[in-house]
Amino acid sequence: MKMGDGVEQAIHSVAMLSGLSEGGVLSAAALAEFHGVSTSYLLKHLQALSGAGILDTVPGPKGGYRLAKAPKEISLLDIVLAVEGSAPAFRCAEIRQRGPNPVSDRLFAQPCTINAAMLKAERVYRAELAKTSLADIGIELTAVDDGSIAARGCAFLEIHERKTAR
Amino acid sequence: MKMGDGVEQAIHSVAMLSGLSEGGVLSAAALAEFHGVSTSYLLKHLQALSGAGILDTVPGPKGGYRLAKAPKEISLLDIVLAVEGSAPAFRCAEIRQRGPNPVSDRLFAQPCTINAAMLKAERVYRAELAKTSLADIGIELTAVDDGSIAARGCAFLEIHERKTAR
DNA sequence: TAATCGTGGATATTTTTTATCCACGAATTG
DNA sequence: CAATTCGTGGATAAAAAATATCCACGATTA
Repeated sequence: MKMGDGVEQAIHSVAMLSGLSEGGVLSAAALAEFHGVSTSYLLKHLQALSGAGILDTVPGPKGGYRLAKAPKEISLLDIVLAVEGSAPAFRCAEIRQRGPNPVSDRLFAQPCTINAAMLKAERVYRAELAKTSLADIGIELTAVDDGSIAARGCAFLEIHERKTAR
Repeated sequence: MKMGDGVEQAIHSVAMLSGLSEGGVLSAAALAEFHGVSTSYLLKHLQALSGAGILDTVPGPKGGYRLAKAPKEISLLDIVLAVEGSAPAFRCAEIRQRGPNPVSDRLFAQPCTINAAMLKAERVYRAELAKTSLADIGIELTAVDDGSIAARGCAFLEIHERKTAR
């Protein structure tokens, strides 16, 4: 059972956006460069996030992505589901009903207790993720050239603007 | 995030073994035929289960697999970990430290809160799976030719014995 | 002693994930 | 108003896992 790398990229991207000042946006290219990952791949997840209503997009020059709602209203679960889809990790293939001696009688068509137990654990997992919001994650900080400390998103935004200003 | 199909096969196999009468065993071939899955593939998981101390093996003719301990002592988590490995689903690649502006200073080398939150959710998930034992799952029942009801394992064991008796 | 079973490693096959590319439409800047 | 910059969405290629198979070996029991 492995979670895709896209989830980590997505969460860090959203976390960085949550540290931006009012009106600030970051382009997909900037986010990808900042994290050292493939732009086209990150783009796919950013689109999933905007499709899920977590991010807003700002088209045109100076455009990019920003949060669609308050950090407090965005949970880790929201992000995970947007990127990985909402299908449960455990999929019961009802192998009870296969083979030469299946539990085929309607009388025995009661729900698979194994499936039930696995899904319950997954509900608990999701509930835990739902408890944690972006606000709980906190803003990642970084050191700037002048020795001060700033939110990573803001710091990189400046670097990026300086570059595009040339 | 998807859990391998092997998990379902493994759990059903173990559940079936828990329904056997004292001294009874089922061969890998029987378990595979019963569930309608590939023998060689199931074998891989059965070996993982015996390696993890969940199943015992009985070599020789009339040999096979049986539980290594009481159903109450075997949790779903034990089985999942034996088959899927114990690595967490979420692997933090520390992408904070990548890109042109990494959080590299020792001062900021505090643990990644995102990773912490994801791993906590996974601990909760595993704790829930650990709560459920084979005894809680119950024995799967099936209808037999003569109209009676029997544990699926026993029923198939008889079928299998009849076949090998020829 | 012959048949049966599990062991373990090597290997092929299939599926999924990851990653990339391109043509298009929309919005903004100058 | 035109050029630039951005996101959209589908198609596609490359890489990685999962799934499935095979074979030679050792152990056990009828």
